[in-house]
Amino acid sequence: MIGNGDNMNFSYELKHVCAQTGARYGVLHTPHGDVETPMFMPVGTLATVKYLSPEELLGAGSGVILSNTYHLWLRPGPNVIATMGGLHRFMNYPGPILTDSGGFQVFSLSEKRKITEEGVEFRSHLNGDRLFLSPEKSIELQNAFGADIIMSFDECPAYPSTYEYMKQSVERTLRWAKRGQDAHQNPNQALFGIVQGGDYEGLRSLSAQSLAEMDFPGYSIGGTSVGEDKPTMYRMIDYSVRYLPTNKPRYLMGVGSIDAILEGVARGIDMFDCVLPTRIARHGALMTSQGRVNIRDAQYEMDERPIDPECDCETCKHYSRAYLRHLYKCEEGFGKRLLSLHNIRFLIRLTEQIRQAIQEDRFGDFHADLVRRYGFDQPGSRGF
RNA sequence: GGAGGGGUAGCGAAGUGGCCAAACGCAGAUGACUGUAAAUCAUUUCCCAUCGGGUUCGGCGGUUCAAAUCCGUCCCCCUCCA
Repeated sequence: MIGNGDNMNFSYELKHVCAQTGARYGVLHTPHGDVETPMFMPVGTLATVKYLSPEELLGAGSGVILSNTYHLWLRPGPNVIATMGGLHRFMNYPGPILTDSGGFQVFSLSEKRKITEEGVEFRSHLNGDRLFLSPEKSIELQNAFGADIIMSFDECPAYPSTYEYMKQSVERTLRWAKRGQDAHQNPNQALFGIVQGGDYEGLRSLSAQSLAEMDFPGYSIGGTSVGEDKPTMYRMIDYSVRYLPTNKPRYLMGVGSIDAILEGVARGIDMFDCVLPTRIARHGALMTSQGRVNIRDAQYEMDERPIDPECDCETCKHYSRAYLRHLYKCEEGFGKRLLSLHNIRFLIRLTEQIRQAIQEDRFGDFHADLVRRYGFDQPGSRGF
């Protein structure tokens, strides 16, 4: 069996734990290079981070980027990607790539689905085709795509779910993880197990401990950012992390708001991914050191300042809010590109600062400063 | 000069006696977006205001319990004929 915790082509090196907090600084060694953690991974569902070129992503300091098994399965299909030399060559991204298993799509975009022990039957969102995804099928697809890091096929249950439902779901997802592990054959791909269990500590610990016993090269925390409030999410993270081995990376799936990244890092999370920065950028919302900026707002009509005076991204170096607002209102693609680039760079730079702070044993102070700056501790704050 | 059509909120456009402060689209304003079915979604745009009230449908004058809707008249626009 290949793809277990001793995978020779992939490893995690824990370099330093912040003396103030449980935050970890580490390095992920992958077949496509080493990347430092904690890190933020931009999402490129369809083998493209919408509007951004790989060159721009790398310029913004990207390490790992994501793509999606379900979407690539439907288009262009595994044969095309495999024939074209795998995902890296196909999309011309030289760095590490991670693919999600498709589990999330099955549970997020198909209301009529049938879950059985074997897998999930559901409908294509494109044409209604009857589809069937199983742990083995997901691995087979991900093997064909060739990402450096791949995910177990899991169920991402709704929040809230009853304890009874969550229990049987968690147990089945564990069995699926084992099946995926058995099916996985590519030594250049690290298969992560995914912790589920909602906000039930007993189920989170069952999930995490069982996965840890299976010895994966990394562990994902799933089932978060599905409608629960922030304190609940943080509790879910606590319930999961405390049962995971310290010598393997922890990936908090689908989390990318500033406050949640900070809280995750404080709890020992190493990897984050999220569509948030790119999606809200396309919709005109920017993450800045001063707080959130909606570039469409009339107050920026003649504002010659950059989005964020503290930002070093190409957008902030060269373009005014007034121009970006103009592009946004005219629905110009160039505007979406510039705004996406800024938000991506903002989060990546945030993680650079986080890594620095951890290495200097001051992440607690760094975190507290940002909480104060953004008012995350103020009543009514939703974070962002 | 003759015949016909038309003037509705920032623009376009429904409505042709009461359920109309007036559909809908655009434009404007504000907010949202968390393992991407997302260039999407929500709210809002006559005036004052919390309920609620006050002024609107080219102008003026009528009919009616009630008019954007019916009548008279005036102004303006478009098409065709001379």
